[in-house]
Amino acid sequence: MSERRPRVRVTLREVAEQAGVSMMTVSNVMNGNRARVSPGTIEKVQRIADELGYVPSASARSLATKASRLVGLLVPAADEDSLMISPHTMAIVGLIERELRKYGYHLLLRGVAHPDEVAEALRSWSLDGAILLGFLDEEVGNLTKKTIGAVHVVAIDSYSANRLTTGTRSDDFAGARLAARHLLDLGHRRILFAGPAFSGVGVVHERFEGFGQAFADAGIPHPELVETVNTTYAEGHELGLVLRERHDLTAVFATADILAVGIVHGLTEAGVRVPQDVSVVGFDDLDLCNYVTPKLTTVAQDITRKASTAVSILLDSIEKGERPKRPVTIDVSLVERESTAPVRN
Amino acid sequence: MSERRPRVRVTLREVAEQAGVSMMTVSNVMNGNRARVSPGTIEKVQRIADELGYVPSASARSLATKASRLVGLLVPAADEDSLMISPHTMAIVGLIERELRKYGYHLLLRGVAHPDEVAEALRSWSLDGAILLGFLDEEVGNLTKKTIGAVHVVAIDSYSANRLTTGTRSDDFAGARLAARHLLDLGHRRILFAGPAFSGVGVVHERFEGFGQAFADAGIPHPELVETVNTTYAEGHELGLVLRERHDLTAVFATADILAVGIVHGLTEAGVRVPQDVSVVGFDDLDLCNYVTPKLTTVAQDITRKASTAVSILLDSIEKGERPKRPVTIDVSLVERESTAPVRN
DNA sequence: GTGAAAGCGCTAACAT
DNA sequence: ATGTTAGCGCTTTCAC
Repeated sequence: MSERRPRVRVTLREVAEQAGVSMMTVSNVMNGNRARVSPGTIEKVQRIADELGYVPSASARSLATKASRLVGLLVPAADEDSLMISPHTMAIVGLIERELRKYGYHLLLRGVAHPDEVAEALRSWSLDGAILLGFLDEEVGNLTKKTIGAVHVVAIDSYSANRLTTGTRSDDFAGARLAARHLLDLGHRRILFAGPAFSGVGVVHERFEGFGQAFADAGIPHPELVETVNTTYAEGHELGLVLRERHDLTAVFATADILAVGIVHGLTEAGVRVPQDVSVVGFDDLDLCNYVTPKLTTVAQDITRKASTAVSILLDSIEKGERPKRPVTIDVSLVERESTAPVRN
Repeated sequence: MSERRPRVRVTLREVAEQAGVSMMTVSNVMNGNRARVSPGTIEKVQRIADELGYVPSASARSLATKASRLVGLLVPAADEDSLMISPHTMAIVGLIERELRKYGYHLLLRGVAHPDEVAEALRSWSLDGAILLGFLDEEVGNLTKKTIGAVHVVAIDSYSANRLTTGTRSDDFAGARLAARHLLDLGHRRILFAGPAFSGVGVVHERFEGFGQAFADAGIPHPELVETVNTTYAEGHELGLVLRERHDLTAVFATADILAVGIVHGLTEAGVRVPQDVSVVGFDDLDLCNYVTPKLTTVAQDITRKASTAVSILLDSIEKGERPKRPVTIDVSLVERESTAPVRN
């Protein structure tokens, strides 16, 4: 008379029937509500569940509880490109996954081609929360209560004033200031700022301001040496090739290591020696810095910290409804390697 | 008398009520079952849904249909580490996400610390499918119908005979053979194979066999020059430092670019010139190869192809129940750069 | 072309 | 300590 149980999926009901208890009891056991069930029953239910290979259905649970233990990681992505163009972004993705897993959350990784997709991505899976990585401040700023609904959101590297997305970022201002001061201390005066186009708010803007601040600190007039380039090796390389023809300079601060490495190589190919003729400082402290020649002096971001802090802000927000009023700034430091040297007389 | 609708979530029912039609009609409209609904109704329902900001609940749908349009990407991860240690792995993750999104699937990224977690990870979210990336052949081989249930699985870079996980991999044998032949053609004879420990099956084993094959092809006795090192820059560097003391060799084939770069640097620091004294060939063709000095000669894997093929195998399996009997092998090619040169007399 | 009923697997809120 | 009753939001029959 024993019913042939379906091979498809073991349900709570089946476990309950086999164990001769109610579904609720099994549910309580599975969820560790050990206070509500007698030790004997716990053991029995546990055993039967294991035997049957019971795995709870996340969708059913999520439908019933309106929570999912799912966090979305949203990354901008042109439709054609793979997402995560930068090594820096890639590294953070991995760190976030680990951190979330530690707390029993799962990660939904999602490339977002059009800003409108954010709302859909956020709500369709009833995400408990989401982390925005690498979006423009403007895009982050445009997020409203309406679009994100009940989802808790944290933005990484955003300077948007949006209260809904308060998150973490490195101290970009201090980092650039450190870099420029280092160069200034070495006697450099004609220093180029190389980075992507920027507006009045955002990571690059901060770095630009910090860069200028170092000059002000030293009471030195700020040379208006700026080159706008995308953050890629290729564009850096191209720039490096013509840099000496275009400007009379002795040092370069690039807003990213990749860019800096490209510049160094361009310079080298053009017959300009680094650091003897021109010093170069990057930003990020990718592994890459140690692999190139000369090893790159750079501003180190503590991405492990940045990622784990972002996650803990998010989880506090989800679980306790608390969140910092202001974004959390992660300290940076200068790592001196071989691409900088005193200016030549 | 108009009911205040909850701010929490717009449901199908609400849209139906507002539109004065049944839930089913709305459902049909939302799912593009346009044949079953009159044009006028379609337009009306669509408009109201947009106004209300309706977003379907993925959990509810998934619960009802037993499908989720969710694919898991499983990557091994020691509990302490971030996952995705290698740049190669990181790049593939991004490519897979893009490919899945193109077909309307979502990606659940999951680090797996203990093999047992695979089953749980696979089934709890009623994943339609999963991609295994970077697991040992042994772990892949151990997967049974019981543990993976109804989930379609594809393994990348696996040489396991497991029919349940048939996937894609680069032609590791041919790649190593290409590398060795290149070195042989340059006149090298004492060539070291540097890579991680391996058993009788798997990526590294294939590369080792391909390496040996090139010697056989040329009718040259195979020198038993092997060093076992983990695939990291640090271990490569360490090895490079002592290589010349330990072996009388003129060339090295490393099973990964990262490793090769470390070796080159170790060699250089020890006063051995690359490629004048020793030639080095890597494997993967990471961007990194172009950033180091000398630029690294290597075997290029077509990871874009590897990723997109893996996805299309998976989706065919999910949607049509068809899958290749044998793993799909992706062609590789040799990229000659600056780290190899003719052997010196 | 459209609707009503039933149920996917689970849990919250009450019973007992 | 354990069971019962109602849904969560959607889709799948099967009617009309």
